[in-house]
Amino acid sequence: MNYSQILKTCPFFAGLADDDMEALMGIARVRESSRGELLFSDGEKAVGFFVVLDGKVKVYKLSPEGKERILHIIHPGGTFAEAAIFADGLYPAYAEPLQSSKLLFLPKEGFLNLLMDNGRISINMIAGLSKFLRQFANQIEDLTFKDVPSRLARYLMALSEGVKASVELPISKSQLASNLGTVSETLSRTLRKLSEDDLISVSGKKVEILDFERLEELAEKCKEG
Amino acid sequence: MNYSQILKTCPFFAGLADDDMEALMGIARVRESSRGELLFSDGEKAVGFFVVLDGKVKVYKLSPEGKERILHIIHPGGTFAEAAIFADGLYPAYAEPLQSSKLLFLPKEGFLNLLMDNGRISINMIAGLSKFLRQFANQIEDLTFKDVPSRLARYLMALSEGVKASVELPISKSQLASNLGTVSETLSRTLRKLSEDDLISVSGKKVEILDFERLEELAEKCKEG
DNA sequence: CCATATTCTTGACCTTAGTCAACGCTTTAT
DNA sequence: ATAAAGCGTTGACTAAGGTCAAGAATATGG
Repeated sequence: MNYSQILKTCPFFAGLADDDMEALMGIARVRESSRGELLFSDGEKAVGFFVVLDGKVKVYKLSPEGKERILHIIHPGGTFAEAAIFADGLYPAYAEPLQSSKLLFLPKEGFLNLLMDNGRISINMIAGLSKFLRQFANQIEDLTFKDVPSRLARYLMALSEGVKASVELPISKSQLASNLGTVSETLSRTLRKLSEDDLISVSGKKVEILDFERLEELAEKCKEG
Repeated sequence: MNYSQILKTCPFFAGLADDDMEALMGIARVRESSRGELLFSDGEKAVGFFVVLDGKVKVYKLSPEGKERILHIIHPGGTFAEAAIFADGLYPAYAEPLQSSKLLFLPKEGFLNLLMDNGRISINMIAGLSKFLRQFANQIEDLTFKDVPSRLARYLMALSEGVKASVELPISKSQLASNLGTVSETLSRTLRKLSEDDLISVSGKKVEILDFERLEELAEKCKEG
């Protein structure tokens, strides 16, 4: 069972020397978790963070009424809750797998010690957090500047990497809605509108991009633009 | 010229040993900049990051129509663009002082070298980024879960630190509006509404908090809650 | 101290998108 | 097979808040 292979593909551990990797694996624990099993709760004391080896995990907040807002969906190679072990020492949200997943757990204690004398790991961590920060800034920008069709268009463009004409939604439509900061009804209507305008065609989770040009345009466009 | 004093108050560099601080100051350059002078632009190559020693700097994005969205206002002790030197190496937004400001510039090269062999500095930086991340996550939460009155209430509560009955807005109302993710007209109306409800009383930049209880309540409240 | 520019306020209007409710479709369990 | 549960779609309604336009207040500079 050589997880190092998987880890090498993960930006968090990229560029680490073999012995650093050894040290990391020394403190890590593998954990299997199944769909819907709560990994941690908002406000809980943070005892470590996770790397997704296999599966998918959603990180979300709950409004007092119990409505959920997905902050992030983590795919294999991604990390989550790494910020929690520094900030105030509490998990900032809820986390649960969307399907049976294999996770790597890195305990806070050991990891901090490792950081102290390994600049490479530190810098990688800093880089990872920076990217995150960037992404959040974009999300905030989106929420204030762009309307739902733009956000959806942007999402689809990202998913297609600007080339693939046919993409498969990696998550359910209600989850996507939550991720885009809207609700499933609005997403449904928006998908239909884009279809009627011949920008895309939808069938189940499969989305065909018919007009890159105009979809790109829509993604860039701002409210009242 | 002992800027270390100011830096010690800044979360980013808090808890550094004196010699670490020396090392940092060794690579830093002081820079004075006046109101409206562009420090860097969205998409420009990042050559380093900044600490505000004195004054105020706004970090903002422009929509294609030229409308500005303030992502952050940095006060003395705060840092900005630190994420840029890791992520893609490009500045992610525009930055310009709101008034004549004294800045500390930390060049990318030297700073990264420093991080490489000083775990203490690294960990502090990581903690700083984590806090930021937390704050952004909260902002996203706010934008999706809370309406304008709640966001304003929350802002005022934070400003008053839960005790001071009278606070002075540190920025103009249009800037505050942008910061809260709305426009000046709506902010104006909201301030008036809260005044009419005897929650606060406003006169210029001075805001009197009349009813902590209900303001707190409003801050916690969610859309349709 | 007046003139010009900014910022703030207010009113009227309109669009976006969220809520509620109902129903069809698919999947899983008994 | 049928019930039950979950997801997706659609329609009708509503409200929050953005836009436009105009005027008041405040600040800035010659």
